[in-house]
Amino acid sequence: MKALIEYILQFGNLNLQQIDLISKKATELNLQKDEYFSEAGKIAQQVGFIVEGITRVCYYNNKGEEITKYFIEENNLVVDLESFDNEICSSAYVQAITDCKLLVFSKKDWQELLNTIVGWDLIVHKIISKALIQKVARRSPLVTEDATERYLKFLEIYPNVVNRVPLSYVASYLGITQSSLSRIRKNIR
Amino acid sequence: MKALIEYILQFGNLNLQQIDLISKKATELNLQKDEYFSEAGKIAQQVGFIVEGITRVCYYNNKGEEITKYFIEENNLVVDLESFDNEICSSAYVQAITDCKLLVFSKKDWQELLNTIVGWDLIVHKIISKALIQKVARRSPLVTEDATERYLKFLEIYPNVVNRVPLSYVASYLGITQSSLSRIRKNIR
DNA sequence: ATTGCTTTTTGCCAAATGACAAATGGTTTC
DNA sequence: GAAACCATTTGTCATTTGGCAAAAAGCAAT
Repeated sequence: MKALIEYILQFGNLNLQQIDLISKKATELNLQKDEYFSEAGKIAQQVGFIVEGITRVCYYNNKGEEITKYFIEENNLVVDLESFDNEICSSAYVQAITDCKLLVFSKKDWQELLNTIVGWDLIVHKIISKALIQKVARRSPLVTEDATERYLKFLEIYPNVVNRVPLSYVASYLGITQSSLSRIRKNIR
Repeated sequence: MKALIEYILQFGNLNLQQIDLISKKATELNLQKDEYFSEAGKIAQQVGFIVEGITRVCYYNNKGEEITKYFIEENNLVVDLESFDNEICSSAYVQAITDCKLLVFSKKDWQELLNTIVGWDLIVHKIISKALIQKVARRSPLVTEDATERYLKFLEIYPNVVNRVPLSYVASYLGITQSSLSRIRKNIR
């Protein structure tokens, strides 16, 4: 819980009462490896904060291939934003790729916090904006680089991910085949 | 000006007085083809709304190649967000790639609007969030597709751009060489 | 240690893309 | 119209990557 509070306070100030209110709404959720936090075809119902573990967002393209859109590590919010905000069916899965410990807020509680805590909406907006800008910044450069450089960038961006997730997820994140990634690894050594 | 107002009102309601206030702050700016709206190494000082024309955001990678990050068409806001918000030097150029007519707000006026109009910050946040989500949605799929499919996706996303900008910009947006793009075009016909 | 299962690596060949240079086409200027 | 200047297309060859299948390595259960 401490990690969540610290994370939030980076984006704005709250008094003790407000922090207490937020803490009370959070419930712990444990996900085992491969379990879903939210699923395609359903409407996202909760906001989570990853205390421990790694998740990924993935979807299936028109050839049925599974594509990893990005990874989400410890101390980050995880929420299928479009689905949650607009109450539309999601097109992506959010999946635990290691055992995970999360703190989650139900949609109802989240709304209540927004209505109760003055300035909470601004903090949330800041958090979301930062995450989105980060996503763009991480994803854009990948398009124009060759596979080896994409892998090197991946290592920079996610230094703590590579040894904890299957090679196939990394390959689909980079848009290359498993074999290619394997070869790239060999060449880099 | 009408287009700007309509655009804004998609994201929230404003009364006539507020709309008038916004209108008064906007000044017209004409950019010729190839002129910059904002530049790398400088701090973005204005928010713009494209009335006519197409702009692009581009940067130079570590090999000195010019990379087009994305295109911005008519009826969209154009602002180097990170630079403008955080007052840090930008790493990218925003360039007119056709003659452009913009409505611009100086940083000072923009701040004043935020302080004066209740609810304006929420509207701005919504606009920004939507634009960022769109950027992620457009950029992500490009990584995992081959060059032909990336080009087809580009045509879907920017149906009005392809005939108005140089092939080289499109190629650098797609992360391929000009020759490859030329060949892809030939094959598609 | 053996077995069965999954993940990763490798080999082989085909297809896609890059690099570079030359040819073509279009536009502007005189 | 000719010349100069671009942007685009095409040709050739080298390199990268994909597709597929087999081999090797890692891991868990017995």
